[in-house]
Amino acid sequence: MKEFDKKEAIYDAMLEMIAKYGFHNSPMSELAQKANVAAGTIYHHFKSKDEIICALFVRQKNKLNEVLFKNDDPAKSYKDRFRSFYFHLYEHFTKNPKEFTFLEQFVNSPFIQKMNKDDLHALDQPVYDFLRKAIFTQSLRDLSPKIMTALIMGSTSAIIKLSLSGEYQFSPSDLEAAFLTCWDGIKKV
Amino acid sequence: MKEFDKKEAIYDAMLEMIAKYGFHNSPMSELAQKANVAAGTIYHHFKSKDEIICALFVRQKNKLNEVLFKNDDPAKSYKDRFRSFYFHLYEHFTKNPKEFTFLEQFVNSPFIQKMNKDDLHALDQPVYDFLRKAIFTQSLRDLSPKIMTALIMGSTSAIIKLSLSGEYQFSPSDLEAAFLTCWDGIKKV
Amino acid sequence: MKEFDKKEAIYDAMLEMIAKYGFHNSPMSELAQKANVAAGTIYHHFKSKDEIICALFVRQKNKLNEVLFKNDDPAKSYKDRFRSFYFHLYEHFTKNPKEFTFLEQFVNSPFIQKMNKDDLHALDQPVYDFLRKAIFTQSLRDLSPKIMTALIMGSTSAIIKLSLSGEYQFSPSDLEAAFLTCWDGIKKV
Amino acid sequence: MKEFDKKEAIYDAMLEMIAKYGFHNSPMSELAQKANVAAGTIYHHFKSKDEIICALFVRQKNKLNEVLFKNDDPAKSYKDRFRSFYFHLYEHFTKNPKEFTFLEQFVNSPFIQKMNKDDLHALDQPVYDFLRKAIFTQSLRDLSPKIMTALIMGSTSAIIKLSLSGEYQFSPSDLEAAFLTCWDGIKKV
DNA sequence: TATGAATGAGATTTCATTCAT
DNA sequence: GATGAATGAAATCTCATTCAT
Repeated sequence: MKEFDKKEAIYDAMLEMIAKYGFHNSPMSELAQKANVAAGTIYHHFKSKDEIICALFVRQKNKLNEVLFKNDDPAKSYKDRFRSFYFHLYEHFTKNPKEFTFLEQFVNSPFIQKMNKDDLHALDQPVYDFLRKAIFTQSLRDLSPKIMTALIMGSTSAIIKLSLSGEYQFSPSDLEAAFLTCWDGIKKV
Repeated sequence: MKEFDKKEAIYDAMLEMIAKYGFHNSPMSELAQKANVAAGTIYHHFKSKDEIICALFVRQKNKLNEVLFKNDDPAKSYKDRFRSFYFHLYEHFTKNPKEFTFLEQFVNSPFIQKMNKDDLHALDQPVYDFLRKAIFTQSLRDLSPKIMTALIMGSTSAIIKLSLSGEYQFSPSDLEAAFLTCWDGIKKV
Repeated sequence: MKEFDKKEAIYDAMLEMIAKYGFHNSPMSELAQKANVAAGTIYHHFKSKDEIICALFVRQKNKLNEVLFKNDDPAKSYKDRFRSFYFHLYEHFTKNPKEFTFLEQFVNSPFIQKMNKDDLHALDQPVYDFLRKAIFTQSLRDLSPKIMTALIMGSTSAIIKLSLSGEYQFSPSDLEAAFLTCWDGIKKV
Repeated sequence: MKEFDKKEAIYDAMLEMIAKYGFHNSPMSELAQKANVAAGTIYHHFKSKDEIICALFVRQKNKLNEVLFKNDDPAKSYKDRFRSFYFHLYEHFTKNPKEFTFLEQFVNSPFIQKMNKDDLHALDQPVYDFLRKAIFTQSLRDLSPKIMTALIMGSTSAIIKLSLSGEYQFSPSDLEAAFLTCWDGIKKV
């Protein structure tokens, strides 16, 4: 097995455990078992448990950016492009709840403060750029891209969280309504 | 010191620790020190660490409802009343960041799943009720109150998080713009 | 069992282990067993393994000073007093080889550099003072007390080490000769 | 790189690490790094970590004997020859503190007991022989060569240790006085 | 009720050594 | 012989919880 595979196995196992059990209750011994490696091997690839968790966050954020922009078509209207992001995000995370749960746990924990500010910013750059252009071309309300990102991602995450919790079953028309509520708020009037 | 005071001291100490260091890295021994009680005393008031954390969540949610509805005036328009909620929330949490950070950490962690569904629902009831009435009276878009709560609280939380992170300094007009973005999305057209 | 007893039990167990097996090969788990306490109890009294070792050194140095000056009689000549020290030291350490072996291991290891310089100096103060007075009264050669302490303690330790190693069996006259060799070197001519 | 070079590189790296950090805190992985060899390579040349340490001791003792007797001139008086040894030793070790620190650590640790008695004796033979002849020719006090070696090496080591610790700055006259103190003790009266 | 020393299971991490390449 | 990723036993240390006072 190549180094690449082991690191990936460690990432996958950690993602699953943290999503299920949280940072605590995710001991390294079980991580080793789930990743099918020896405990010591983990420390050959990472300096500490915290380092794994932070590196995993970066990995997942990059994966997320790939997902978001996979089928983006700059020829389309901003509304259509945004709509595509919205539904992609929803679909991806409802199909991969572990990724969502991990990311939300991470950004709401003290871990996020251990991250380098510039690195964090770079991970959000693709989204910022998209929104900046949309604002510049008068497609979106004149608002700081940071605030707009917060508003959009905040409400979208809440929708996904509600869906994953099982508290509410989203029909396609529910989702469309949620999307429009968001869009009507941010669009240029 | 009365029993009441000790419980409160324990709650306050736990809130501060978890906000700063997370659920892990908040050992009971330090909790005892910060709350100025003996380790054993904590176990006279609570069965376990988990119980403290869950009870603390309930305490903070109730406090939050009090804050939200403190100055609500049903005679006013729904827009004004909602505006008041929005600004109250922002002010309260930017002045009490520990409370916000704790709540966000809790609801995004596996702890939330240990809570009784009905209890959870009851804690959100005041907000649901307000929104349900607003929808019924055609002040707000026709959307499930659950979805609407998610959209509103999600975007509001994101704004507060952005502000607390220090990444963006909100001016009064920024906050007004954020409020309007939210309102324009949810209002009945 | 009182706190005092547990700390002492830990010290005694550590002394024995290190003397026999060295700093490495003296695991905390065995220390707990030998001291008849739980592993966690050790950390109730000490911050770390290193702290125990350093505190143990201080304890042993103080014990040693007590031994050295126990029967000192300032009315006697410096030669007689020094002779008494020499034989006391030899007897004490040949009867308590663990104490000797621990001290020698410690002062020759990197641990000694972790100690505070002033604390170290204070532990040697009684011996310095004795020698300073002896030099001042022209009983001993005019030499810095630090150098003289080094010369005396170095040769004495070497004699004890030789004796403990079993490589050489000291007769009373051997010891007397060793003492005189030392004395003839340091006395004022 | 020849096998010879690798072994030497391993020895040098181990010497430095142990002098700085002690036997514990000198892991094989770092040894490999410092010696610029792979971890596995070390095990082609040595059976175990302990074997390296013991072999290193033998290497350093032999080096030391070379240094001691490098410029010995049997035509000179025993006092002059001994004086030469004394100053050579001091100079060599103050210039190569790692060698001194390693040797002192080794002989004061349980490692010394793992060594073969005869091998150990052989390493000290040159010094024993010199002293035996000096005693036989009535240049030195009539004392067992073992005791005399202990007295001399013990006090000399203590002087070097004091100098290396930085606690005392030796002037040439300090060193001369220390030498004379030793010589006056051992010389035949 | 209150205390805080004591517990011991279990957490994270280290490290000497092996072995497939 | 040389490599260095992998191993897993064992090391240090943590911490929720208990219990004698």
